[in-house]
Amino acid sequence: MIDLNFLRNNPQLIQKAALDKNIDININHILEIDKKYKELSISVQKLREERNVLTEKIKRDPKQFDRKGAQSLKQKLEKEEKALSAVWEELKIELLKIPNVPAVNTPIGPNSKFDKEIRRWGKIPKFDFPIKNHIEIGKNLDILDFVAGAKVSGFRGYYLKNEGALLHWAVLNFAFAKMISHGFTPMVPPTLIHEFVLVGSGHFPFGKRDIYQIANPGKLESGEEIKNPIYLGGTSEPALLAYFADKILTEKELPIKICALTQCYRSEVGDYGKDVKGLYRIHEFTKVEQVVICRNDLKESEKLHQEMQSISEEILQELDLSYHVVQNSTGDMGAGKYKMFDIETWMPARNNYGETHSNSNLTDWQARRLNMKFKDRKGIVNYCYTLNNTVIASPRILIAILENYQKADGSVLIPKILQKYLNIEKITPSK
RNA sequence: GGAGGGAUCGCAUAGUGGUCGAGUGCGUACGCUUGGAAAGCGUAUAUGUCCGAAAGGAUAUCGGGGGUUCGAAUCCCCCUCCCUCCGCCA
Repeated sequence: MIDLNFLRNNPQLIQKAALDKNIDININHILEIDKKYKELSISVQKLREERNVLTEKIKRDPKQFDRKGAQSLKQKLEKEEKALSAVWEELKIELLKIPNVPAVNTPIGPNSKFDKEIRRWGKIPKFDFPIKNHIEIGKNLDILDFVAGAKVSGFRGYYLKNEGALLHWAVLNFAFAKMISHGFTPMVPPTLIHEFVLVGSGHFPFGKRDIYQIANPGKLESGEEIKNPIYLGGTSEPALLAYFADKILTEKELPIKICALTQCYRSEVGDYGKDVKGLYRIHEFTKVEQVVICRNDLKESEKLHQEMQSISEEILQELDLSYHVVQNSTGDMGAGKYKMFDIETWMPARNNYGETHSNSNLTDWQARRLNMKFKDRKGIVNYCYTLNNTVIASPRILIAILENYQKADGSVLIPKILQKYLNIEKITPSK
């Protein structure tokens, strides 16, 4: 959500942001609705004032009760109030689509091809034998089963087994412990969440079809009515943020740093043809996420954004995986984002980097939707700023681990930092 | 799943049609007091919107939505959530 006054004063800026971000809004149309809304709200307020004065009079002197006059005023007010709430509903739909204005140095372009590489880390490994992709590796080592996965869960289903299952939890536990060592508060948030949570985070109304809806409005087979839909979170970020919804925090409490390790669910309906094989694009995965809530101070938020970035990079470095960092272009960054960096980790069988992390600064865009504020030292109430970043998502990161750590004999070494979690140094095919 | 009870200002509570945006206690902030602290005393302690240069004023909000009424925290209906007892259960 955007500040209404900012919208009124900077319509061109927002129209340009929408254009750059591929969001279909017409600012002039929105301003027209807004004008209507403002006029109506002033007239409603005046009518209410009239009513209150009249009510006061009746209270003081009930004998002077002008029933007819009072009733007609009431009717007039009711009519205007209805019109006002209708206009507000109309305006709200538009306001929820208004994007955040991206940082000035953001690469402008319609999609990820316009992302800008910032830096590279690590050596891209050279292999003196024909390499396998993670699907073959997983099958040979008996740690991955897509056939059974599809049978039991459908398209994009999978099983991890043996060392595959251990490696999954090892990398997640390692990442979770890392966050705690960096002072983040661990949480276990709900993954079943209400609509307002997803509207608040900005995943709605844009990405509605990417989210699984558990309870559909309408009727169950039993005939029972379902009133409020429930959704399966695609990330823990919305539930972590919504913990602070409708709160006024104190400046002392900030910045709030929290993390969670949760199962994540994504319908991927828009991506039927994409990455159809393997662990890259799946409906269900597990992720450690970091979320920071801070003051409405752009410099401070940029600093925290960098801190979050370096934690994620530290994890990849300790896993000794080669990666590069890109700054996302306007068309690739989502409506609410002010600035966004992705980390793409080297995946040998793709002979390319694959996205594994996404780090975003949303300034006050989410906080406005979630009504998340703080009181500063002067006692002034402001909206907070919010940031979020992937710490690690598995099993996607297993693609990089399995493919980068594979050996000629078909075995896969376990990254040093993870060995203590599995009590083994490598996975061998002889089973 | 069955039966009953509840949701009020950070917390606890008072409040059954106008005197209630809302009392009291705790907490918090500031001041007085003190060698310093505690206690004590005093003052303050919501948020949104609108009008206004400001001072200030208006308006809305007592879980959410709708209704009755000139007027609703208070009465009625629906929803959500919480609690107690019974049943089931990792």
